[in-house]
Amino acid sequence: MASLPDHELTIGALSAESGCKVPTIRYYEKIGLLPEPLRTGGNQRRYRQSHLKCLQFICHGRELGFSLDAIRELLSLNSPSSCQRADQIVHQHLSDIEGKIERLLGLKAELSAMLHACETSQTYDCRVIEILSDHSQCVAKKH
Amino acid sequence: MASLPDHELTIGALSAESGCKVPTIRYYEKIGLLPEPLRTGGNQRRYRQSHLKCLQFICHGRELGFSLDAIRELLSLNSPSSCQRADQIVHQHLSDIEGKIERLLGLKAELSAMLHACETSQTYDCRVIEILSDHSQCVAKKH
DNA sequence: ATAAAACCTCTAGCGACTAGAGGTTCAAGT
DNA sequence: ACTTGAACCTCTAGTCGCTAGAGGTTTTAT
Repeated sequence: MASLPDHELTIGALSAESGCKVPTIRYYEKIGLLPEPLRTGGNQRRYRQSHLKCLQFICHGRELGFSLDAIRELLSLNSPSSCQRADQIVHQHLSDIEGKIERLLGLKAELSAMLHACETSQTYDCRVIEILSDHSQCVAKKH
Repeated sequence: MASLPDHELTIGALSAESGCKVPTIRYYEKIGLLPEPLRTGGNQRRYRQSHLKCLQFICHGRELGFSLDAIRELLSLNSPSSCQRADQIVHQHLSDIEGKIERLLGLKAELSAMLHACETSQTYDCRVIEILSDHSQCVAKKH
């Protein structure tokens, strides 16, 4: 069963530990985000704990919606003096998210209004189609 | 100046009227969303008002965040009996948006907490990096 | 020894465009 | 009539973050 040294993980095991899919792990390696692991004689990847930590960092960042580029930069920040830069990246991401939330709330309001118009329509016309056809009835702003 | 029949629009004019970029108009045509216009002898597109209306419908739908597939279906709905289906598409989109809002609010909370931890840290360590490294400190859920 | 599961590489596809190359047509001014 | 330059044309490839599939090899368990 435990025929691997216990500090070594197959890609499947790394996937199970991290929750990241196997093809995604290979993808992260290919784009240089995850360091290349050692290989067996048969060319299979064998990972160490350090890879698991790195991958968890990446996955956590992705769950928080950071781009792979942002994560790449965060991974490169090691010195205490980099804290400012990390802060900046997070702030930027936060304000992007706030922007998206605002926009989505606007869309939600408009869609709700459309549905309401459709429900209360006394005619046989479809208000949804009509409203979509007529831009001037809309409060949506350009992104 | 007005050397075109006034019911005909060049692609540039259509772009200006609709707010949709020229390459995007060609793209919509290519994927069959916008009907093919007539061409001049020199192979240039000449649009009619009906194209403008169609394009405005598409653009408005996109501004509201509908997928091109959803828009394609909405465009095909012409009979009054299609109102139900239109309603369904809008409802679906609305609940997608509500889901996104919820998730983004969660991310926002977490990022704010990260920044707060970083600011109030008494040590030289970067709390942002640390928190990203340690999944267990995180409340983010899988999408 | 064999069979199944897990691994490998490589390419192509998703959505909704955008950018660029390299060439043609049109409309206005002289 | 001619020239200029803006606007047009097609085509391919790139963006982001994966995902799917083909076709083959290695590992592990029986």
